[in-house]
Amino acid sequence: MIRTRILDQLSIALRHAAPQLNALSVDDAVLAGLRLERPRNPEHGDYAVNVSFLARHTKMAPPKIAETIAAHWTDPSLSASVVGGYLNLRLSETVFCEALTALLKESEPGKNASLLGEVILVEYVSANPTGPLHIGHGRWAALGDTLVRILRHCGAQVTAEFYINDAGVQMRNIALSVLLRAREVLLEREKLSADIQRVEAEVPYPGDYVSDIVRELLDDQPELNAQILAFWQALLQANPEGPILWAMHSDSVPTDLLKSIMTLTRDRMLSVQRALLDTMRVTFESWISEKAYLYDRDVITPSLQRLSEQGFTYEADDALWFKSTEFGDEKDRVLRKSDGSFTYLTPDIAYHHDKFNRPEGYNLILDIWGADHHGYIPRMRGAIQALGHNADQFEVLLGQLVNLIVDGERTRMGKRRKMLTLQDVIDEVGVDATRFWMVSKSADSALDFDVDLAASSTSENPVFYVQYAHARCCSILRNAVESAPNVDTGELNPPFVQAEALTEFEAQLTPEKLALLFDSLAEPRDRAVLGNLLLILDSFEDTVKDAARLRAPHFITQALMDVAAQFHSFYNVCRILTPDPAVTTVRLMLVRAIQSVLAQGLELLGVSAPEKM
RNA sequence: GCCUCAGUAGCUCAGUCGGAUAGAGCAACCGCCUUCUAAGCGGUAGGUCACAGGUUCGAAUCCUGUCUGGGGUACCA
Repeated sequence: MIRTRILDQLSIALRHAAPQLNALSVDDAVLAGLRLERPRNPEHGDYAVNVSFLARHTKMAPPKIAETIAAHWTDPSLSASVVGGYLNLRLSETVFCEALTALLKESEPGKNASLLGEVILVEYVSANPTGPLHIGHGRWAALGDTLVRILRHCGAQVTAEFYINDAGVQMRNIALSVLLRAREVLLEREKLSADIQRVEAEVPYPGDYVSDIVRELLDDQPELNAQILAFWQALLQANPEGPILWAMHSDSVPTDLLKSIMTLTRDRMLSVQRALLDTMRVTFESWISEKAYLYDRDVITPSLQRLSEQGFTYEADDALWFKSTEFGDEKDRVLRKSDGSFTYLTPDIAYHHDKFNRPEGYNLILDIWGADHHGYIPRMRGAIQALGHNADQFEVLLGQLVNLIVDGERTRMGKRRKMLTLQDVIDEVGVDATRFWMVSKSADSALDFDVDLAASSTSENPVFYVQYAHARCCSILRNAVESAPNVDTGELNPPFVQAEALTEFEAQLTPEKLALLFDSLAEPRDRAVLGNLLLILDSFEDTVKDAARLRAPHFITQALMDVAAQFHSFYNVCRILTPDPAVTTVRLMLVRAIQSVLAQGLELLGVSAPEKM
């Protein structure tokens, strides 16, 4: 990488110059402070170092410092010139060719070892199996899966995990909703009389999809069908007169019936969610059920006991509390409600306790949450500390929420009656555009997802811009080695280059052989475009590292847009396939490198890289 | 009230550790297909980086305060 090479040279020059810089001690802090940047103005060179910050250490004027360092510059391939407090560097064409050579030898561009040895557990989406995934889940899915891919590209060993929230009040609510909605379906099927209208109810989950679940359950489960029918008939017969207030009776639903509905609903919704995630190319190695993994194995109580033994719990108002205020939370939190059941927090504490104790020995527990769970962080972090774990190994990536724009109007995501689900959006917009769009903005920004815009004018979507660049590369690489019929005569033209010759050239590639790439361009402006293109390709590895370090997948989309733009630009000023096979060959090397970076970047985003469009 | 995210071109958003003249896409306007994919390229126009102080050689970036908008502030999850 060019950047590394420059930094090495800079470090050497700095050490040599140190005596004339008031005996500056060239330590890590000084080297870390030296930032290599791309100048905005191309006249300032390819890279620049701002040495102004050394003024404090050396008590010298910045231009003087720059000049002193420049005087000790030894690498002629990185020619240095001084403008004010800047050390401007212009790279020789050889350096560019070396970078391209290195890139072409890379089977997976950007792959690096910056996170080698890291063992990371990433948990995301983790929806309740009480309904279809909504647009917000789509953001976490795209964000999480992309981040996982990026972390792996940096050498980390990553496990992606989905926590199935299949215990607790919400499951009971969805089951009750199914039962309630079932009476309408039964009415349609004329097994129940119109008496049903006497039932007055607030439905916890009013979404239309509940009726769909009901129909499927009733169709597939004749036994359950009979049980539900019997339940409703009994209830209506027991109350021959007047309206039935559902709230008074929901507690008397037979436990077995409710459990069967709950289980079947859970399985149904989970499989729907999994199918969609699969469509989105979002993969989890691990699916953890709150009910099966935590409740049924009875691991909640032990972690609760451990908290108590450490003295971080107390009883008050018939409930058990966690002293989360001792860890900076604004108030203490209930662990066990006065009715004896746990709050959501309690199994979640056990879950995170378990994450820390797994044999994999994760040194980073990374959760991706929606911003609506923000206030939950201090108590979770507190619990982790209270259990004796290192809270620094626990990190929450918060994503701001998604606004769905339909007909130009902002719709809050959620379980509305006429809700647009993630599946609807995917059907309209497609996986590629959805994933690209979802990660192309910083997670810190609330995201407006305009469905009409994304669906109607797909060509405006940046993902196609990048994919088009990739397809264009592929097309050129195809055409280069194929015989094409002459437009006028219909006779077959020979290919621009022989496929074997091309393979041979690439296998024996050296920077010197690429010199023709620059030499064949007459216009300085075209050379500048080429140089810029090579610099962006070369810095792709840094982009991947930064994206991993800052958990910022949108760096990747940004970089791909950049590569695509520079390539399109180059394509318009410089023909790749020429009558001269030698020139064609070196230009094809460039195209191959671009194609390889674009393909790799799209792979990291989980977006397809079409060879034709 | 408190916590938190945001406020940058008409719109949607980048801007990494504080650096040179503020960056894209879309929308607008003017050009470019006889040639490898025009889902493309070149150009023009568009800015009080919400506001006010502060820190310093230097602030869209850091600090304080104010305003506006999103989210949170449960014995829901």
